[in-house]
Amino acid sequence: MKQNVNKPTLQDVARKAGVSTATVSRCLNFPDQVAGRTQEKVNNAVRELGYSPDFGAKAMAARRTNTIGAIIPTMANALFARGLQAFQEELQLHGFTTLVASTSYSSETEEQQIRSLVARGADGLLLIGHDRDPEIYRFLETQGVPVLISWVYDTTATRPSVGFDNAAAMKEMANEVISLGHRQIALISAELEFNDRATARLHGIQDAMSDAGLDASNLQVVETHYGIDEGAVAFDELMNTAKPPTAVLCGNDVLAVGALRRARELDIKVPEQVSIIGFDDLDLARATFPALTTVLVPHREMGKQAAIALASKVKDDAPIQSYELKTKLVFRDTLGPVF
Amino acid sequence: MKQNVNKPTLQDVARKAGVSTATVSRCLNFPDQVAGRTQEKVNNAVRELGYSPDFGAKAMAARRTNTIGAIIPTMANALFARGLQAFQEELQLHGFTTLVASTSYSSETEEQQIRSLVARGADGLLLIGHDRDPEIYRFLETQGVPVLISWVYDTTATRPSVGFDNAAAMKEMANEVISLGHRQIALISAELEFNDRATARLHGIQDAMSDAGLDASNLQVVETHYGIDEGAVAFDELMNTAKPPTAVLCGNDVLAVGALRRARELDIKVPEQVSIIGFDDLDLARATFPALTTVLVPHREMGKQAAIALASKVKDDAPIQSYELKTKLVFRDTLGPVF
DNA sequence: TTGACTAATGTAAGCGCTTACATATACATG
DNA sequence: CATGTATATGTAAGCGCTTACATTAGTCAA
Repeated sequence: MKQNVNKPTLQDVARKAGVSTATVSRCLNFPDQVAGRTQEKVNNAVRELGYSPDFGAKAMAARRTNTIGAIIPTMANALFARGLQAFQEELQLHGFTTLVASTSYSSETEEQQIRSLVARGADGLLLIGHDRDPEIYRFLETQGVPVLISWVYDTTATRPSVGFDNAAAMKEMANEVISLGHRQIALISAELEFNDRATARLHGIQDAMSDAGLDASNLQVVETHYGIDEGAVAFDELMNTAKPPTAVLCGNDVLAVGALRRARELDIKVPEQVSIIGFDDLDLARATFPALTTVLVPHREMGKQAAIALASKVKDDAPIQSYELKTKLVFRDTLGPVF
Repeated sequence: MKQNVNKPTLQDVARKAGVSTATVSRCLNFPDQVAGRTQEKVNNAVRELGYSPDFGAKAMAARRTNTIGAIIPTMANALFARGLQAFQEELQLHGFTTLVASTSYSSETEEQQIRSLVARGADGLLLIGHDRDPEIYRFLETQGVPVLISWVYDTTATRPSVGFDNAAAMKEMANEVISLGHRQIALISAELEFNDRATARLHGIQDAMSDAGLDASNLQVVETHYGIDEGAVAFDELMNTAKPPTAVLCGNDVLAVGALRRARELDIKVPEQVSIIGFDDLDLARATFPALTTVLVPHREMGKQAAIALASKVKDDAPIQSYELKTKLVFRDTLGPVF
C-alpha cells in the first residue's frame, strides 16, 4: 500500500524557486509582502510541481484552522440541508471553511462527530438543539471551542442559540386546529429522546389543548423515524385506533406527505374527513395534492444568522447574541373544519 | 473574554500520567502494547484533562489520515444525500472518515473543494461524473490521490467508475414513451455543461428517437436548475410553445414533481393530456398524485460499491474495478398512451 | 543465581508548515 | 558619501504528534 508519489512540499517549492521557505510561505499567504519578481518565480514553481499546502501542518504552525464545524441530524432532511447551505455560504464570506457531519439522530454518533471535529481543529461548532450529555459540553469547554445552538430558541437555556420557538410555533398552529372544531387530535412526531425540537412541538400542542379546556392527555402521539414511508405507516396506525383523529399534526412536512399519501391510498378525503398539517414548509409542501398546510421555518435566514453569530464569536471573541426567528403559519388545502 | 483555555496536549497527558509521550501515544493507538496499569494511568489523565488528539499533528506525523473525501453537486438533492450516506456508512466499516463537500454544480467551486480536500489530506476522492478540466486530474495525479468517479458508468472513459449507464437508462424509458405513440417529446434537463450525466440522458432520448425513425432534433429541451419550482416553470414554458409536447421526460424526480404541480395548476390532466416522467425514483415519486413513473437508480448500492472500491484502492493499492449498476423502469401513473 | 530472552517504556528525530527575529538590499536625505 | 529608513528575504525555532531505536524491567530455564 505504498504511495510512491511524494507530494511536493514547501521545501521543494522553495528549492525550485531558489528562495527560502519563509518567502514561499509569505508569497502564498501575504503576497503583498513579496517582490513581484519573486512572486512570479514562486508561483511558477508551485504550478510546475502541483504543490498544495498541507492543511494539518499549516493548522499546527499557525495555530488556527479557519474552520467551523456543523453537526446536523441528517443530510436527508432538506430542511437541514438548506439551512446548512446558507450557513456555509455566509461563513465563506467571512473566510471560514465549513466541515459538516451528520448523526442519524444518534446521540452517540453525535458525540463521536463532535470529538472528531474538535480534533480536526474546528474553531467553532454549530449544534442542533440543546439536549445532550453535560459531559460533552464540559469537553467542549476544556477544549475552548465555542458552540452555537441552532434550530431552537429557548430563553430558559443557558447557552446562546439562534433559532425559533418550536413550542410557540406548534401551539399557534394547534390553536387554529382547535378553533376549527377539532377535538380528536393526533401528532406524528420524530422520536422525542434527545430531540428538544420534537419535544417542544409536542408541548406546544398540549399547551394549546389545555388552554382550550381540552384534556391534553387525549392527544394521540406516534413517534417514528424521518421519512415519507414512515409517515404513511404512522397515519395508518392512527386511523386504526378506536377513535381516529380528525386532525393529524406532523412534526415535519415529510411525515405529513407520507400521511397524505396513505390517506389517498385509504380513500380518506383530506381535509373533508381528516386534516393533515406539516411543519417546515419545504418546497414539497406545495407539490402535494392537496397542497399542505404547514408552518414556515425560515431555514436559510436561520443558517445565515447562525453563521454571523458564530463567525463574530470566533473572530472577535464577541459574546454570542441569541437571535429569535419568526415562524409563520401557511394555510393551504389540508386543514379544514371538522365535518 | 480571551480564549485562555489551552487545549491539553500529549505532553500534558504524559506529564500527568508520569510516563513518556511515546507511551501515551501507544496507549491511545495500540493499547495492547502497553501494560494494564499504565493504560489505566494514561486513560485517567486523558479523561481528567479532557484531552483530544490534534488531528493535523497526528496526520503529519503518521503520514496518513484515514480520510476519504467526497464531492457532490448538492446536498439538497436527496439522491446524492442518500448515496453518500451509504458511502459513508460503508467506509466507516473500513476505518475511514468521510469528508463531504458540495459544489452547487459549479465547476469552479468543485476545483476549490478538490484542492481543499487534498490539502486536508484525503487519502482518496469520490467525484461525480467524468467531465472536468484535465488540469485538475493532473493535479490529483501529482498529489498521488486516487479518484473514483461515480454516478456514471462509461466503458469509454479512461478512469474507473462505479455507476450506471445514464444514456441507456434514459433510452429505455424513451423507447417506452415512443412505443406509446408519443411524437412530441420534451426534456426538462439539469444544466448540461460539465454534467455528463445530464448530457448522457439527453443523448439517450435522442438515440431512442433516431432508432424509431423520428427526427431527434424535434426533441424540445429546457435546461434549468434543480428544484421543484424550476421544474414548474420549465413545464410552463414547454406548454406555451407552438407544439406542446405530449410527453415530458425530466432529468430527475424533483423537476418532474414541479412539472406535475404546474400541470395540475394549469388543469392539464396527467397522463391523459400529457405524460410526465421522472428519473431517480426518490420516495417523493410515490408521494405525488398521480404517482410518478420514473427510472429507479440504486443510490444506496451505488454508494456502497463506491466505498468498497475506493477503500480497497487506498488500503491495498488494488486497482479500482469499475462496477456497473442496473437501473429499472418503474411504471406508475404519469405515463400513458397518446390520446 | 545467572544469562537469554521478551515485554514495556523512554529518547529523540522528524512530519510540513508559520513567524519572530536577524540580515541584506535599495533608495532617499543631508 | 555616510546615514537612516523602508522593503525584501533568510534563519531557525517550534506547533503536537508518531515511531525507529535504545534502554530497562520482567520472566524463565538451567
